[in-house]
Amino acid sequence: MVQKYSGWLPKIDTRSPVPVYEQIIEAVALAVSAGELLPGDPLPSVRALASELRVNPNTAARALRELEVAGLSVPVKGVGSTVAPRARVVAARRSAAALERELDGIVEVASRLGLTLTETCDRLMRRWEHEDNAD
Amino acid sequence: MVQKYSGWLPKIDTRSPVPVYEQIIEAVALAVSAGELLPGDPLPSVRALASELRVNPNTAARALRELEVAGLSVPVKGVGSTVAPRARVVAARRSAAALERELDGIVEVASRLGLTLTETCDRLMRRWEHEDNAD
Amino acid sequence: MVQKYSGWLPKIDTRSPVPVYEQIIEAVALAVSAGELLPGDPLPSVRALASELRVNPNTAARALRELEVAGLSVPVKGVGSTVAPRARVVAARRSAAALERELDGIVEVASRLGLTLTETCDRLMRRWEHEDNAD
Amino acid sequence: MVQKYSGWLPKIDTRSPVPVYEQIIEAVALAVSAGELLPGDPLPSVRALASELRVNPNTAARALRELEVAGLSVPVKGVGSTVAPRARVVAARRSAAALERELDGIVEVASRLGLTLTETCDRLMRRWEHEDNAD
DNA sequence: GTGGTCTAGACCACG
DNA sequence: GTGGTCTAGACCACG
Repeated sequence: MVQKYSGWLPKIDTRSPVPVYEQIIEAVALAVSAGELLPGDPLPSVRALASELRVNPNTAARALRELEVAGLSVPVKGVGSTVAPRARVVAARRSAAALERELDGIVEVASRLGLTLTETCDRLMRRWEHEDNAD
Repeated sequence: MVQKYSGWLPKIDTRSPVPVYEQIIEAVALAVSAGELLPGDPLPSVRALASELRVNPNTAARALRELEVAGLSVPVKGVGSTVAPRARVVAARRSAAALERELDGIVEVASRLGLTLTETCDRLMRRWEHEDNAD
Repeated sequence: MVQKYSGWLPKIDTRSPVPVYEQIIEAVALAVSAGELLPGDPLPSVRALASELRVNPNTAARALRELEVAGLSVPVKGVGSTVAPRARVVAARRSAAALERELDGIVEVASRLGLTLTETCDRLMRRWEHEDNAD
Repeated sequence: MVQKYSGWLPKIDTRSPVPVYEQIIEAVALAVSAGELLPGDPLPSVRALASELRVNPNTAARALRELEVAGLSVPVKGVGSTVAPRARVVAARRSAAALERELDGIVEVASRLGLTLTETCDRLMRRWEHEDNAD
């Protein structure tokens, strides 16, 4: 099988305002939260990550470096990075924060659009089911 | 009344990754969607906008220029900009798109965190009420 | 008859990069060249010009002022402006210059588009006839 | 070779009423129409463009930004801009529109000057040959 | 290295 | 008064 990590690797959106390396970090955090990546699991090398995501090696390197800084990965000599033992905690904290931000954003937009809470939940529900079917 | 436009003018967050001029555009779009700005209403001049928001005139100018490109304003020679006739349509499209993006984001994060739809709506509700109290 | 000067007065294009007052001057020059305006003919007053063209009085005033500077009009005490005696010569010179500029522009665009002289004349011909029918 | 892009880079006329950044855009469009620039070709970076044209980097940046908006270029993160795949279509549309405008202008001026089509084509021919000799 | 944003301020044309 | 363009230069994020 060629696409070793395809399960949790993100589809990079180069045109997004969100930097590529952050997209990668976010993907790792979410994969950890979802239990798809477990503490001790190996992360792809710079080269592997760069080639799989079709991304500049500098970007892959930065993503891996910041994963370490964030406490999501630990370097293993001569091997590469692995998912850190405390990764679940870190990821949970990040994900919770991300969820808060999303919720804030939705409240902001929805209320200014004059949507009620019920209507907004309704929209959310439809989107939710749409996603489920897409999977 | 001194602060003519204070109703819909945004609080600029210089530290946000979102460029100032985009924050202004977004604020106009939302004000139009909310009916706070009506087609034909005058927009502040470059200088007025710059001084009210404590922003460089160039930045204000760019915001106004891009509002025009976006179809939210029309320039009147020697007078300034006014809210475009089709502004409501444009703003609605923008807001709807923004809402979709928010919903997508929340579905993504929530589902990967293992939250159910009910739990997510619950969180949304709490956040919603929190905002209401904050106002 | 309400539209006193409608024969030679231009349709102002506020959105054109060409300033309004220059559009007016150009229109006068062309009207003189075409013999529609003769030396001694009265020109509209600032107010009349402004109201007929739906233009800022300042703009109308400037147009009339520059017409005088250009030698196309002469002021008559207590009456207003009239077409200058030497207006035909001045207008001819302006029109000849304008024609040169137009020709230059067309040669530039056409040649870079790879059009031959014959093709360009052909296009010109079709446009010419189109205009004739439109009149 | 030092002046990599000299083939299609315009001579900037600072005294022209046409903004510098538009002169640059026009030059790119014409170069694309002429086949001197092909889809995928790299465009000079902001700094390169600025230094070659002796123009402020901000101005060069604006030109490149608007090229993107116009659909003539596509940005590549961290690399620069390249000629857009659909650039030929966009440029052709622009050039055709420009030619129409030129033709309209010439018909307007010439006919009001009382020139016949034949005379006008004659003038065009002479101008054309004059340009050819100038090259 | 790359582009993006922003400030500061001059200058000019137009109305 | 209005906006538009441009220069000069800083700063920052990204690759």
